[in-house]
Amino acid sequence: MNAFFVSVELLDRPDLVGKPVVVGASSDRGVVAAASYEARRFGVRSAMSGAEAKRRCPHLVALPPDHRKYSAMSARVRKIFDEQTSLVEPLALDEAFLDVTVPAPGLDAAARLAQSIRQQISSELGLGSSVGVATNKFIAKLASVDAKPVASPSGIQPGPGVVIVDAGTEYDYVQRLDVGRLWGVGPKSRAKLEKIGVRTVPELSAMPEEVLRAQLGEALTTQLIDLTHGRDERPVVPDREAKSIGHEETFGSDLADAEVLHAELVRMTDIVTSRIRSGVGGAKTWSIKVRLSDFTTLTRSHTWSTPIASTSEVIGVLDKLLVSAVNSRSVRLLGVSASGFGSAVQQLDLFSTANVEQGRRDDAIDRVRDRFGGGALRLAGSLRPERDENPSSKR
DNA sequence: TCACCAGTGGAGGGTTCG
DNA sequence: ATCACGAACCCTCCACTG
Repeated sequence: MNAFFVSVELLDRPDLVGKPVVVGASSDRGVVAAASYEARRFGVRSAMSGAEAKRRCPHLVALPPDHRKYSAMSARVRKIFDEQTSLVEPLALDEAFLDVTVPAPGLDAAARLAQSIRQQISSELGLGSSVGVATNKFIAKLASVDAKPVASPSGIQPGPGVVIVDAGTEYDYVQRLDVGRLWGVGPKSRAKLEKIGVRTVPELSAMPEEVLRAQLGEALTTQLIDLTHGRDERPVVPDREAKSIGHEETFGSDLADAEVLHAELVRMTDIVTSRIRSGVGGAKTWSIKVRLSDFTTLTRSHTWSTPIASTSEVIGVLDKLLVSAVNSRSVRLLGVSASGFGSAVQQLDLFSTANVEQGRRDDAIDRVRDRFGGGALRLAGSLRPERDENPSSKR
């Protein structure tokens, strides 16, 4: 999808069509989640800080994100895909791989199908989209980028909408690129490659394998060697199960008070344990993530022998990890995440009924929230001391 | 008992992607 | 000077097991 979040917002705000608009970056410390092509003409890009975006485009309109709205629209797009094939692998809310070998054998048939899907998304949902058609996921992804419109200071080029990379031409298609376009090469790896004189794919191909392994490690090197040949054997996998679930927030201002920090930990843990209980059941490994004022990022984790999801049980351990990790410094961001899923076994401890009691309490909380909504009930421990609500910022 | 080895899994840090 | 959020995956170190 092209400029997905913004495009969805513009359906409700036709007055903003043709104007430089971003979703996100509305608060002080926020960044751009999506930018309209008009905004991109000014050099505004996603992940750019709000301050920088405003500097580049002073009359920029910043809309607050509404994730629920984008999820709902994403589901409607998904439905259009599902009418064509069961082999749909979402990559994000606004992107997916479709294996259309069966309904549309051959790239020509696939391209015709791509065109008709774009047409359907445009007429039924009013959204612009771009498709790459190729014999593997990596090349298709590259082609989909080349299919998109391009914004430059002088104007907006429409873009072809569908780009086909014919079978047998994958190698040539990749060899003309800079290494940064390869999947897995971000700013860090690009800098490492630059240091050994590698900026383009042909330069990467010419480099001895051992040199690459020393710089980039085993896994990435193997992957890059495949990609530079245009090879990608990864299948399209529908319905991939999540391997971790988490929640993190950057505070409106850094938190120095231990009690306030504790309250935030309780609130966030509660969000994650609730999601875990209503979904996968339980998780063995629970982690906290802390970003200090100076941007130092720390993670601490604990693994239980069996999956758990009891809020109080999780907090008991995470709070100790948090206190020792933070060591009275001031905190910019806090996160809680869980992995190692499995159904939580109700603890039957003969010497204490505390765990059973806690299980009942979590159940009761979940039921109240099911009936009256997630905001119906908050844990007392998540109330901040003294001032209660909103010392930080938003929410 | 010691040295070494391979495999496994936890912990912590880091990178990438959209 | 400025850097969100959620998730996947990788690397390295270390302890334990056999």
